[in-house]
Amino acid sequence: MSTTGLYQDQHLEINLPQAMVSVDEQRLILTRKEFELLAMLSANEGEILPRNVLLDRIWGYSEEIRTRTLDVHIRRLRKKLGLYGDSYIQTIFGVGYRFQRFREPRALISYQSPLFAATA
Amino acid sequence: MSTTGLYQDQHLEINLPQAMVSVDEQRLILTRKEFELLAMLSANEGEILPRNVLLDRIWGYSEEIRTRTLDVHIRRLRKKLGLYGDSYIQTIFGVGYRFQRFREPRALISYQSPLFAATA
DNA sequence: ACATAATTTACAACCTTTTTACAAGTTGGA
DNA sequence: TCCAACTTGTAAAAAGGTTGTAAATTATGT
Repeated sequence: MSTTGLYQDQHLEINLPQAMVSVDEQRLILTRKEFELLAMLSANEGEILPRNVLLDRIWGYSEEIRTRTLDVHIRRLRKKLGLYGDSYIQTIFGVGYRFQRFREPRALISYQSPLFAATA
Repeated sequence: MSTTGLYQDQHLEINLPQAMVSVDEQRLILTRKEFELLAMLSANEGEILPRNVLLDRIWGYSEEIRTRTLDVHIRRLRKKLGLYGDSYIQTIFGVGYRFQRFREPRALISYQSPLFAATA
């Protein structure tokens, strides 16, 4: 996300100042928390945001508080992002989450080793 | 809305200097408060106007005042805007309202997976 | 395999908006 | 002035949306 508060790629468009998000030209209705979460993640595109940082900044929770609230909100956000939810919001196990720019899925290349080629 | 105080799209026309509003070529009779509300919203097309801002600017109410007056006026305005009322004036839950340019409703695309096509 | 972490579902509490109805206030004309 | 029509604000009920948590399930790393 740039300093203008805009993010755009092939599928997703985020306009922070106008609080508008769309996926494939389709407007998304996000709740405040969902929006804040996406805003914070996307504003730090590519960076890992630790759970405690997110819980602190968005919820004002201190480290001690044990909750699954963040996870549930991540889930709701991913769901609203539809097909691409999982690819935009990546889980860093044991650490937190990271927003990632859309990457065209790679075509899988089947490589058949000649050494193991079926002998018909 | 431009600096000329004019707004126009496929269905709605707002002329602030002349205090004229029409929907589908049909003149609309708005009360003063309704007009002020529409004027303020449309002048800030695309921007979220928080409740407290609207209540302050249009009613001179301070933050402390708890009232449903704004909501009721929004309702009356939407109603007069007819079919498009809801699409022009968007509710931002817990925040305020936003005027949005008319958007052609998306045609839904029915996609029948070949995998599940009925076999006649 | 184990312990730990994340995902997912469902639900209840809470809060906000919508809607209806009414009464008070205002305006303009007879 | 008085009336009728219109405007406006408020109350209250209904409807709707948001959020956090619990609990079961699934995934991950060692």
